[in-house]
Amino acid sequence: MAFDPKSHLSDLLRAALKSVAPLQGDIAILLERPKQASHGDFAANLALQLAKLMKANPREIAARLVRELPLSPWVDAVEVAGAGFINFRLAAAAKTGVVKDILEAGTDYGRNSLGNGSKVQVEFVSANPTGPLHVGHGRGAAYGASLASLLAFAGFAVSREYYVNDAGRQMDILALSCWLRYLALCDEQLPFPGNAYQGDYVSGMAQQIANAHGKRHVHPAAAVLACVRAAKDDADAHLDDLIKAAKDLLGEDWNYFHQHVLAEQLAGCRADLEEFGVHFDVWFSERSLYDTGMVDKAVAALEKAGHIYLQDGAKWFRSTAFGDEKDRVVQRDNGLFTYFASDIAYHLNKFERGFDRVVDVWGADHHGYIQRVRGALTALHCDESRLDVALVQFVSLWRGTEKVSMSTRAGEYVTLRELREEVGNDSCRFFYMLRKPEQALDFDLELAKSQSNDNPVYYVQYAHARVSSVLLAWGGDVAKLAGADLSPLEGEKELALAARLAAFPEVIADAARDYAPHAIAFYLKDAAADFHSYYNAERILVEDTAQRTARLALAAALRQVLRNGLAILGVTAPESM
RNA sequence: GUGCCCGUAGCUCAACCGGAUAGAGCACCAGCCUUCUAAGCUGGGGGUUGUGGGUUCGAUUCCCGCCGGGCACACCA
Repeated sequence: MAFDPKSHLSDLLRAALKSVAPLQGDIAILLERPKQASHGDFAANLALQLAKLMKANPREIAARLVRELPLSPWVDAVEVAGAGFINFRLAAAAKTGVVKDILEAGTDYGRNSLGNGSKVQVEFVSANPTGPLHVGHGRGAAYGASLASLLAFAGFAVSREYYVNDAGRQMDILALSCWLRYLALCDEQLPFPGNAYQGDYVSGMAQQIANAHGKRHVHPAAAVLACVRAAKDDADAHLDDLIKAAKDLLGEDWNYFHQHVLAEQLAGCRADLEEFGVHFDVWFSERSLYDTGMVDKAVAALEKAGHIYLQDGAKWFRSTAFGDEKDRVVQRDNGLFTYFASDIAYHLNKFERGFDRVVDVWGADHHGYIQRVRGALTALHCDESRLDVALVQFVSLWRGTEKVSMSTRAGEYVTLRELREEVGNDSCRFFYMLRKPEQALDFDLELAKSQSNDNPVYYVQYAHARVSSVLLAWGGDVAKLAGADLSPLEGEKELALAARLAAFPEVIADAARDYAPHAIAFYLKDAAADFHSYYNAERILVEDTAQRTARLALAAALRQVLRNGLAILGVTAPESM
């Protein structure tokens, strides 16, 4: 980077500080971009911070600092304002230099080395492969993917991972649901449990199997129900009995059903996500944790360390010793491990893989789970502070003023695919990023479907298309604009736009630090607004060659920043609209 | 009942890890296209930041109490 105004001002203040308050040399110098233009280009609250330490009037300290400030050709004016702020006005050249930086850096502009190449894993979505992804998963997908891209842009070596829950009872229930639908298709009628998977896709899979295998897997309803407890007495026991009956009657063919529904649903999830622009480096199977003995190993390690006790036939992890509100079962009295047990093994495995930082993106309903996972990691001598859990709040769907009730089990929900087909990928990705993750999201289908201007993705994309159109009309070599003389840029709107572009790296750094990709979406809206305003006030393709070239360079720089930001959000940057 | 998240303009949301006169969009009102894309721009009205205290030179931000909404409190995943 050629010249960084912020660090330059910081140097000037540091020098002044040395003579005004030599004892406070280690104080952090903070420079912020004021919201209000009348407050200059940068403001320092240094004097306010010193006031407390030195027990002196902040305005007086500010005045002394200003007096001791070294002269700089980059600074037009310095003034003391308000309670004791020091406001800087930069020379135009100090503000426009960023245009050259942007055009030279290209797709790398805004990239930083915050992560310093350290390894970070982002695990997200990880939905049970028991049915199509819905709009809630979509939010986790959009957030996780953007966060991962953001962290990569901030210098982390990022690995994107999806944890596949392919081992539990839910998969058994899905396989059973499919088989029961299959029996119905083969005219073997028996009641379908209310707590089995209801969705049409289950019947779809059953139909496939019926087409391929005919009646090979049919058993009489009476045989199925022979040893099954009634649903009205205990719905869960009823389901478990049905699963057992299915396993007994089908034998090897049970595995076929199980594998078929898993493969089918997982393929569906992958396709949905790929088409949504969400890619994973690793698909990690929960089942593999069992197959390789990692769950046994993890529980044994806890046991060896004295954190396990037996009660009522089950093995309990003493998580209360690590701040949890109650102890948790890791192995049931029937010998089966709980989901928690495999999750301990999974997290242990993550740490063993050598990540410097592990990020779990979870739905907000899992918040109670955090404490016990951290506890288990600590118990296994892992540094739990390297684990970050990003909780994403719920999405509720509305059709106008009417709330859409969703139930995964009942199979009544709007899928991510339906949403994408109605609204479009770009709008979906951007819309999801318009809210910070800890904020519940009301997704209005009517609004999203209406393709109205309410959706700011068009606003940002339109700015990109406008610049592209101007550059096309100009017809010159965009690559050569990096060498443009920028001194003709002196208009208020031009300098405001340049200042906005200069802030992009800071936006990236802050967003990465806070795991807050939504900040990029808001920034892009602001940058697009600055450009639209400029575009309407001034003509870019003017007669004067020097002025024209400088303005084209500025526009091209904006386009580059929009591209870089949109790329992180997984949104396309169209040349024309 | 306990824990976590959230209460900001009529609506949907921001606010740079304590800063200056709390900002956008939508909606409403008044203007701007024979000129590089009007999916755009310009101007206007709109606020006791849920509420009551506390810390501070300074609070939407931090702490405590209330009120309201969401979520979670399994030998389910």
